[in-house]
Amino acid sequence: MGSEERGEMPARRVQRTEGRERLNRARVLETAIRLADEDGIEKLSMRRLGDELGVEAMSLYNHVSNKEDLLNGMIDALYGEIDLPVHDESWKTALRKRSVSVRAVLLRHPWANGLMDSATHAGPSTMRHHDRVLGTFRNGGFSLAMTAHAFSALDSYVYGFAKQEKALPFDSGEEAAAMAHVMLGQLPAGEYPYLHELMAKHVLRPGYSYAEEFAFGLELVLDALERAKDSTAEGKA
Amino acid sequence: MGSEERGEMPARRVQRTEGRERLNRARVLETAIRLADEDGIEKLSMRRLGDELGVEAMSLYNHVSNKEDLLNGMIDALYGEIDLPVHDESWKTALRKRSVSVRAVLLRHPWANGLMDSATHAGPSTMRHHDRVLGTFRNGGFSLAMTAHAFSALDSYVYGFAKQEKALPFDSGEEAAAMAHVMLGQLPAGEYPYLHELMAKHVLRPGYSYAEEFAFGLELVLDALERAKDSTAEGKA
DNA sequence: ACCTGAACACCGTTCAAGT
DNA sequence: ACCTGAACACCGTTCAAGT
Repeated sequence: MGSEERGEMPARRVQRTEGRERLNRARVLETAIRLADEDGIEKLSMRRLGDELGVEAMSLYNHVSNKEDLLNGMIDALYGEIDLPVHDESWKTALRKRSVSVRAVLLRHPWANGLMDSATHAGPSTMRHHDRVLGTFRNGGFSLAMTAHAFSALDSYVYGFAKQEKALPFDSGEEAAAMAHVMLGQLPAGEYPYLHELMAKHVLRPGYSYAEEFAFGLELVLDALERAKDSTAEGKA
Repeated sequence: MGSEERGEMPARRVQRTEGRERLNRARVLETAIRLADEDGIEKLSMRRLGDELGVEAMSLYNHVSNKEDLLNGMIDALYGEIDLPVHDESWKTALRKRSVSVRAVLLRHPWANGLMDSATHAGPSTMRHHDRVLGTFRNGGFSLAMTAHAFSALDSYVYGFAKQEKALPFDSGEEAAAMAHVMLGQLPAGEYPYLHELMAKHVLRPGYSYAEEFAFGLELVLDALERAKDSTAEGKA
């Protein structure tokens, strides 16, 4: 079957898929990211991705070695979206901006954070990102050991916050407030007195937004790193 | 329906499934946790879990409403494994121990962290855990607003660290060192100078262990929270 | 009340075959 | 070089049926 298709080929080749670019890895990755953003990562299958690209699922294997490779590629592409720290600012300003950018990327692509710990093979954008962060600490006067400490502490906080933020059933906005209200009603005050207090007197305040906690913790960590750096610098000087 | 069950009951009931306990939710959850620990969460299917329990997959639906409920139940069971902060110690000591316990649980069950942000419906163990952590801050002299800050910052760090730790291709031990050596060889020093430096002069040191970074960052955050608490307390007093 | 068998609508991936 | 169709070995979940 399929041999009926042969016959005379026109001298000038017809665009095989008219009006549609040929498939390539970048197009596969960006479409996969869009699908994950729109419908959630659990709905992203090779078959759905193929459909979206006007191609059979099996064609994807020409551009991606398997689904794990697809997911790793998506993560690396997201690292490309993060603003790199710039070198003509203080380490603190540069890394504050970078951290805000990381969080913005994770808000845009909520499925990504949960995938990052299984993405063992770091791609080039990921490596470049980490290299620039390390460089920012080193050029800011951090010793090598203190750079390792600082890198770990800062990124633990930043990625951890994004994770907490996602897990929270409330955030801000009206529907969230309504939901928090319902939750409060179901919460046995006797059994969980402190949760009850937090919900009743803090979370249900008019202007409440969990998102604002990010800045507090970020400043807390950056200030603490600055102090840690200075104290060891004094010790050595 | 169900009225067919009436009739004469034998005086002594026969064990229905000989030598095997009857299925119940707790047994389903603990078996699922064990399977996830042993073979990884991606291998945990309703069918495999049924097999392990000597039952068809469909029987599980009598004890769990669907797979999401199963996963939520597993997460809540893990919260039961975490040592609660004890009230007769200082907030700092109590929360240090609790944080170490959280990390230990996440090391024992590496699949759990990635699931927590999708586990929207917190179970009773989860609620109790959070309530006790909040209570520890409150009784330690933190204002309600500062408790919210502290809770967010501390747990962002703790869960974030566990996440980073899992993502890292090296940790400690001999095979890890060998792997780091290979990675270093493949790392273009010109393109990633700071990554190269960190690997060559820090990670490949004989006694290196990323795990030790946990304590540094934990102390950093706890100390910073103590300072933040005291400075607002002064402001108010 | 709890368990099962068959079925449905999906998965990721392989392989040989097509152009 | 890239794409496809058929097939394999799986999924989660439903439903009617059994005890």
